[in-house]
This record gives sequence, C-alpha cells and structure tokens, in this order.
Amino acid sequence: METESVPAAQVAALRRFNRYFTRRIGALDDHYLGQNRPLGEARLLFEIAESPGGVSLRDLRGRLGLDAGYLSRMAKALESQGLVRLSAHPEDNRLRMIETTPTGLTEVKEQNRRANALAAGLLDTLTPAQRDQLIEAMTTSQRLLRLAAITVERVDAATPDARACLDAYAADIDARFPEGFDKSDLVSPEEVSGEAGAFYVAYEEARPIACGALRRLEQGVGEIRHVWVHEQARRLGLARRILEALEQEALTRGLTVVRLDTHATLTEAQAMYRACGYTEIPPYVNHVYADHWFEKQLNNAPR
Amino acid sequence: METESVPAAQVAALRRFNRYFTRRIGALDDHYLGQNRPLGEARLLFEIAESPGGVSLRDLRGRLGLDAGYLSRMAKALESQGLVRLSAHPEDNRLRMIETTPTGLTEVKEQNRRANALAAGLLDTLTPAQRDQLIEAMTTSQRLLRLAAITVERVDAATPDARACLDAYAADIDARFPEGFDKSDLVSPEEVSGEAGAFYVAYEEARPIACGALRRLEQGVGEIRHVWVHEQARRLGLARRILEALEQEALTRGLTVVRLDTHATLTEAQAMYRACGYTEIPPYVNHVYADHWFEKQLNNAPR
DNA sequence: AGAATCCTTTGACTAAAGTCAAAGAACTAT
DNA sequence: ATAGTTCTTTGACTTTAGTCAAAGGATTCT
Repeated sequence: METESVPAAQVAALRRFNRYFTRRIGALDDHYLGQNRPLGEARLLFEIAESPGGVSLRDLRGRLGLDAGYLSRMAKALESQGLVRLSAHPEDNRLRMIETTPTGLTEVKEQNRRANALAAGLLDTLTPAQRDQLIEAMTTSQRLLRLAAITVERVDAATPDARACLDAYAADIDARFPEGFDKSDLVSPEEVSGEAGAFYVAYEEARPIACGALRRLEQGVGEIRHVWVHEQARRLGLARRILEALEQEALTRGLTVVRLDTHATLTEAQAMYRACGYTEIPPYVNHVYADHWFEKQLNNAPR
Repeated sequence: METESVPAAQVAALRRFNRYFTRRIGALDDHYLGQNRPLGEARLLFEIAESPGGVSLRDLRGRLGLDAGYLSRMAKALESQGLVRLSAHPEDNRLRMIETTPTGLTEVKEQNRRANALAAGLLDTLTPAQRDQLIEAMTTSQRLLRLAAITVERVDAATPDARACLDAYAADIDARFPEGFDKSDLVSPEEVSGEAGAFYVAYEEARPIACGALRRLEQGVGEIRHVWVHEQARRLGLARRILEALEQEALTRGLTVVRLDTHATLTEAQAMYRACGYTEIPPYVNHVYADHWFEKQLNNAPR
C-alpha cells in the first residue's frame, strides 16, 4: 500500500487544510475573478495580461491546457469586448498573437485591486505578529509543497533537458566568476553515461530546474560536478536532493568516496556541502575554476 | 483605503500562496471527487454522508447554497443510482430527509481512500522532517485563517446566540467542576446591558463560538465573567480576543480596573489571565465557584 | 515541388451547472 | 377555519465549459 510510509494523521491534516482552504479562500478567489465574465474568459484574460508583449494562441493553449477551438472562440469573445487584440505572428503566419488592449489591462488591474482588497481584508483582523506568523507558515508550506512536486530523474546528458540545464549552469557561473567560465569545461555526455558516470535532472511540472553529474574518477572514487539549481527554485533544499541522488548512484556503482571542487565565490555552495557531510581536502585534481576541494565518505547506512 | 494597515508584501504573499495552492492541490481534490459522476453530485453525496442520521434537503440547501430545484433533481439522480434514500421527515411532512445507503457509503469511502492515497503520494517524496514541518506550517496557517475569519461583536445577552453560548458555558463547567454548576449563577441579561454592562459574542461563519461578559462592579471597576470558547475553537487565541474586546469596552465606560474570579480546576484559564496581564488578588467578592481572583489595571496606551 | 505537419477557425454537438417561476402539499399563526 | 408561509417538485429555460472533426492556409521536410 502506497500510504504506508506516510502517517495517516499527516494525510488527514493535509486533507483538512485542503478542504478548509479551498472552501474559505479558493472559492473567494474564483468568485472575484469572474465578476461579470465567465471564469474561463477571466482566466484567459489574466493569462494574456501576464505576457506584456503578447502571446501566441499556441503558447496559451499549452499553458492553460485548452482545446484549440475553445480557445479560438474565447479569444474572439474577448476581442469583441475590446479587451484583447489579435494579430498575425511576424515570422510565422500560422500563429496568431494575442495581447491585452489598454481597456483589457485596466480591467485586469481593477480585478487585481479587488483581489488585493479581499486578501487584505482577510489579514486585517489579525495582529501584526499573527500576520507575520501566517505569512511565514504559508511561505513554508508553499516551499515544501513545491519541493514535494519535484522529481529527480536520471537522464542521458545528451538530451535537450540536460543540455538546457548545463547551458543555464554555464551562463550562471559565467556571470558569477570574475574570470568568466568557458563552456568547454563542462562534462561531455560520454563522461557521464554508461560505466563512466550518470546525469540527473530535477523536474518541476515537466520543466528541468536542476541538475547534477556523477563521474567515475578512479577505483572506488566518484566525482560530483555541475550541481546547479534554477534561480527560481533555490532555497527549497533541492541541491541536497540532487546530491542525495548522486550519492545513491555512486553507492550502487561501488564508489564509496565522492569528491568535488568548487569556486571561491560560491560560498553558499560550500556551506551546503559542509552541511551535507563533506569535508575539505587538499586538491585532488588541478582544475582551472577550483579553489576548494571536498570529499565525503559514503557509508551504506540504512536511511 | 482599506488595505492601508496590511503591508502589500503580505497581501502579495497570501495571493501567491493561494494561486499556487488552488492550482496544485485544490484542482486535484476536485478531480478525484468526480470520478464518474458530475462534481455537483459527488459533492452532494459527500455532504450527505457527513450526517450519518440523514439530513433534510432544507439543511443541505443552506449548507451548500444550492437552488431548491437543482438540489431536488440531483437528489433524485443519486437516488436512482441507489446511493441515497429519501424519506419524509417524521415530524414535519414538508421536509424530506436524505441519507446514504450502504452502497452510497461504500462509494464515499472508496473516494476517500483515493483522496488519501493522493495526499499521501504528495507527501511521499518529502523526508519525515520535511513532512512534519509542512504539516505544522499548514496547521498554523489554518489556525490563523480561522482566527482571521472570526468576528467579535457586542450583542444583547437576551438574544438566542448569547443564551446558546451561556448554556454551553454552563454545561461545560458543570462537567468540569467536581461540585457541578448551577445555572442560576449565570449573569442575567439586565446585568450586562445598558449602563450595567455588556455582552460579547464571537462568530465564525455566522455561528456563535465564544462569549464574554462585562459587568460594572463599582466606581471605576468592572468585572469580567463567563469567558467561554467552544470546544472546537480552542487554542486559536480566541479567549484573548474576547478579553481584549471586554477590556476595550471597560475603558470606554471609564472602568480602569477589571477583576475576575476563576475556579481551581481551570488552570489553563488562570495561565491565560496571567499572560494577559492579570495579577492575582485577594477575594474581592464571596462567590460560590471562585478559588482565585485576578485584577488588571487598564491603561489607555496606544495599541 | 510535393508531402507532411502545424496552427487556427468553424460547425455541430454534449454535459454540467444553474436559474426562475408555477404549483401543490404541509404547516403555523391568528 | 383561513390566510400566509414553508418546502419540495416540476417544467422550461440559459449559460458555461468543453469535445471532436473537418477544412484551409502556412510552414517545414525531403
């Protein structure tokens, strides 16, 4: 039974919260949104307003998961109300671009104002201390819910998702290192596949948002490289999960020690490695961008 | 502008959480519910299952806010599926009672099982520590959201709501005091109205869930009596809010000192009074059920 | 150049959700 | 006893939300 590992009391608490919250807050939110307008149209209008330069119908369809015909009609309805403008895509004449008119934007802003007033009214009766506590609890909940929805998977380093992560990683650290970063320093797909190593990607709602690579260094010793987390997914504890996956992978390959190096500017990373049981060691390899070297003894303790 | 007192950042955080939560969790919940059945029917079935003895259609209509005709038809649909049984109300033949059949109950249980599995799956990827943290954060959020929805109002002590509170109060302490409690000890409506005093009731979604009385004792001195909180609304910090309302009321009446007495068995109450700035004093009145006497100096400090 | 694919529009439906008003049976107040 | 009220049922609608397939123009692949 899949619930075995999760205490029933926690499941009950989650469901209780869910029920209370959707009834109290979610319902309100839905209600204000569709003031005079069907909810579907209101949602669509909001989504369009989110992209100031305009969006293609194709993108919207993907984002909202709507049927093409349904979307086409709703767009037409919004257009006839003067809230959006439709135009051809400058480069691809199959696509249609949609964007809010000033009227549409005013409408969205007004609805946002109302939603804000509603939210403020909700917080209003609480004391400042209680409000702080509520917001903190919600922020924590959201962080953990996000984390729970993220899966870490082994993928081939040659896949577009893996390449996208490595490119983003390279861009990030190129911006951070005073000396910049050259992409040629990235691992090649062959270095982290098959016997040589492994590559892991973390996904949030099908989008790759973090990665990490494991490479066999020598007999019984692995190296962890390119641990990266998307800017908008930081502070969730995701790097730890990537590390754990890589360490687990190392163990199954009979690697009982993992090493890694890091740059002087990445102080948070260093702190994280220490917190995860890594200890600083002398240089084990002469690497251009490395200032600190770490190592961790992996013991196959029951988790 | 009504949002003035609430920082915009907090409003934004609340809305962000709301958006994320309804999209991630609320949607799931709705989805499982209507497995083969329209959502409306599923919700109705669940609501009926909540009341084991059966409910009247009238009550259901109030609870779910449905149109009478709509409800009638959905009830008939559920009946034809063998999930509920309709019968006449034993005392009022206008009303119809509805209750789940064994088949209906099985169905509800099955859906509950699925919802639990879903919730468990959600918590599954988190470490036990993270799960504890999430549940704690949600519990805190829920507590504070409930508290935010509760209003404290001055009402006449002769109203049904006030009497209901006092009756519940009397029943509660009758069960707790070894010597029992006699209702004749309750304040009379005249003692807490007009010049003589005031009565406050706390409401949660239109239901009275807490109360407290203020009575003028002598020149500049008031007495607080009958501070009670419904069993299901305890540990929200509601007693404090009742106290604050009564103290505020006292101040506006020129009472600068408030006193109260309490029974030896009510230790949490004593701790609460102390935490709210009350200090123990010698008996100021000879009262049957009193073992401890407290007093608080009210200074009109800006809040 | 032609075939295959992509994207949007349109027509033709369906199911769900809900609204409104009339009617009738049952109860309550006077 | 009667007038007014309450509650449910039924008929007759409407709106929303969505699905599916055909068709046509635009692009991409080979």
